[in-house]
Amino acid sequence: MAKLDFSPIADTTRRAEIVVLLRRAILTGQLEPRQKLNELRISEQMRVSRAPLREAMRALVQEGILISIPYAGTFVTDVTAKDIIDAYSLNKVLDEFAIELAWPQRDQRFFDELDRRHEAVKQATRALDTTRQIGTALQLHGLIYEWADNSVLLETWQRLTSRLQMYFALHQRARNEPVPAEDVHETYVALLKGRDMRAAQHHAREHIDLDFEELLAYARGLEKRASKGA
Amino acid sequence: MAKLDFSPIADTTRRAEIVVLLRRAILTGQLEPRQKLNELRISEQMRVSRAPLREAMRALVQEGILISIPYAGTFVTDVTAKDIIDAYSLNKVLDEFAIELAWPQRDQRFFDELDRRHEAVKQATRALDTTRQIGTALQLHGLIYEWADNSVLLETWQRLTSRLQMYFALHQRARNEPVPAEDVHETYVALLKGRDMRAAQHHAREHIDLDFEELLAYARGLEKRASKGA
DNA sequence: TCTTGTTAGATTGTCGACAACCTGCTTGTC
DNA sequence: GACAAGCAGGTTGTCGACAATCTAACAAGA
Repeated sequence: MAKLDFSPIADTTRRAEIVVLLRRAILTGQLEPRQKLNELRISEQMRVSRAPLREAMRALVQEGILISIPYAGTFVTDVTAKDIIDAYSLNKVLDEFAIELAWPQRDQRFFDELDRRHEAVKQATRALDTTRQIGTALQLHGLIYEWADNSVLLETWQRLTSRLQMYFALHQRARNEPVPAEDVHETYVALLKGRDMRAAQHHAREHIDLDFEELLAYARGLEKRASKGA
Repeated sequence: MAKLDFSPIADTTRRAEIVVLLRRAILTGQLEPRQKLNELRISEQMRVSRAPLREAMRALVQEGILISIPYAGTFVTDVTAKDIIDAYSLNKVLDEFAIELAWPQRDQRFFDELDRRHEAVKQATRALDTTRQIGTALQLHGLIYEWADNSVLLETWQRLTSRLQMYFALHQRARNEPVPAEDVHETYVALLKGRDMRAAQHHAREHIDLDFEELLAYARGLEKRASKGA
């Protein structure tokens, strides 16, 4: 609001930094689903004691990307085909709602930010940096949620995003080639700048459906592999 | 699914029990919004060390009912009028989606459970136990989410529920009289048993709108009081 | 009187050690 | 050889103590 507003001082607790490190490791696929997190080993690698590490893990458990089984350990949340279906179907509903809320709030800053994030996606795509491509694409997509001015909705979407990012990362690692999704974003951005809200909502649905089929096929592969392996 | 399935063994960690105790204290309004949680005092009262208490608090922070400021403390999340508006508007959207998903899944067990939970609400209402009335009403409402067979949606709703329960508890404490909401539930249950999905979805919206006005008025009172107090 | 520097107290963040618990292997018995 | 009991190793859960930080009160100076 003010002309000059300082950003909050960075959280200088070890706990907060550990959360960031762990989340990144999980979302980029460095830590794979079902993998166990050994507290002692991780705390030694990070040069911290187990207390802040455990607190960080408890937060990530609640965030849905780790699951904890008492006296057995904490594991990276497993990704099932059903999870992907569930997450995507909910995402569709939320998208429609977010666009509806954000639509009247659009202003110059919105359009500028839209272009900026779109550019970031294109840049990551050109650089063939798939991890960054995923992150930037999700950030582009998240703009409507930030503009919807509904804190609970935003929070909900951010939770969903974590999972989607996990799924995408796995997907990417499996195929090991960049997604040529630039055209789709082009249309998406254009529609968000336009005057037809219904069209934007409709496109958001279709756009999601596009990658969805691929992702789902991969997920089914995961399912099969898991039932064979276990 | 199976004819006989054992419920999981209770989590015998102190941490899990602390989470339950704290959550209940917050959702029933024993701990008021903005109130600070003194770790040392609480851990002494519960006869546990600070470690499991802190881990429990970290989970509740992620659950959205506590907020943590490094080196300052952990506080009960504040309730603003905007929060209530946001939560309710999202709840409407989710309700519509949940009914759509749950509709074809309805079976005898669904109807039985529906009656059982409805009965629980009526009983709490007769007993003038407002706290229990809130809890049972939310559980009745949650049935469609449990039957929707979408884990992410269910999880999302449970997060929302925590907040709604907080709001309701505050509301109740302020007016200090039971809600005569039985009639509304009667219609709701009947529609969920019927054949017209659209009607059920529509009623869910209206039903929510009913209490909403009251709650919002109270929230505005809170706002005013806060700006004066601070 | 207002501002600035200092200090004491209380609270949160972190650490290292111990207790509780699970898992897999070994041992002994049938 | 099969099976149960018990032991050993490793991991998680919990504890008490120490370090880092914040708050508020107080003192000194302009």
